[in-house]
Amino acid sequence: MIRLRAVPAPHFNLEKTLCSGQVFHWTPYGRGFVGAISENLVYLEQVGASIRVPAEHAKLAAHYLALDHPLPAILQTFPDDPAIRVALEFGQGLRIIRQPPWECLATFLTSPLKQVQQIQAISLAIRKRFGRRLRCGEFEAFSYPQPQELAEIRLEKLLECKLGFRARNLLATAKMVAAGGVDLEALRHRSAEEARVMLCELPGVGEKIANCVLLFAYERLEAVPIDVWIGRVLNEVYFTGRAKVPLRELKSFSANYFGRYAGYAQQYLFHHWRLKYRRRR
DNA sequence: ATCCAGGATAGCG
DNA sequence: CGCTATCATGGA
Repeated sequence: MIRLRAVPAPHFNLEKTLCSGQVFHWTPYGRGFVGAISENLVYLEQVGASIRVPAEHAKLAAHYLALDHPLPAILQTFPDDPAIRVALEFGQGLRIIRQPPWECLATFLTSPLKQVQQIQAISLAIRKRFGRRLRCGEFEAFSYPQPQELAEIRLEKLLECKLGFRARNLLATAKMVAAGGVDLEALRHRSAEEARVMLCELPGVGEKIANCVLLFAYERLEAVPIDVWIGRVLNEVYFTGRAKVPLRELKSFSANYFGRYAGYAQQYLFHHWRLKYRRRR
């Protein structure tokens, strides 16, 4: 039986934070979610303006969920326009969390040309099949396999998790990281630009995935991953009527227009557009 | 059935 | 350079 402790969480929405396409393994359970933070089994539920979390992991969870981000101050730096206003209203309490770099990188390596729902299925399959089983009372979750562990897996076994052509990249990157080719912890102390270049040396990592990892794991809140949805928002809202805006123009616009926390603004736009316009096209 | 999905990359002109 | 075809799989 886990003893839950209430932790103050103002300006926070657990469901929006865990289900907005930045992290993919949290599973609805009871009134909350079960998952893992690194190798720790964690259950989370929201009650009003606080979250309930296993007492021994309260500090870990608060850091993971970025409850210390000054969210109102961050939101105030966004430009004031109709698209941002409606996205902020829609995504109230959404925070960009601090994921462990390896599992964030590995998960986004399985993301190209996949829907959020499928990325989630792949992530859970890899955890269940190759990760460590974490159990406490009624709660159960699986940790993400470490680079060394993943590097040992045969390609055919990995393919059973329905990765398709992404499996080769995940395996190759796991081997490089396991061999010390890129020190993911050391990237914390590099500039965003340097870290991006180093991440892009990994097989299967281009600028978009590198930006996802910078934003969702390394707290580089200015990094803007431009995927199909953000491309749509930018085209339809900020470049209305213009056909085929070059990607480099979208990038420079995002870096200049959305401000110091452009990555945060991007996530609100992403979440709003994906959910609101998914079914109508 | 046809098109699309939190893209990256080799190969082309 | 920039542009294009292609990659594996399941959802809409």
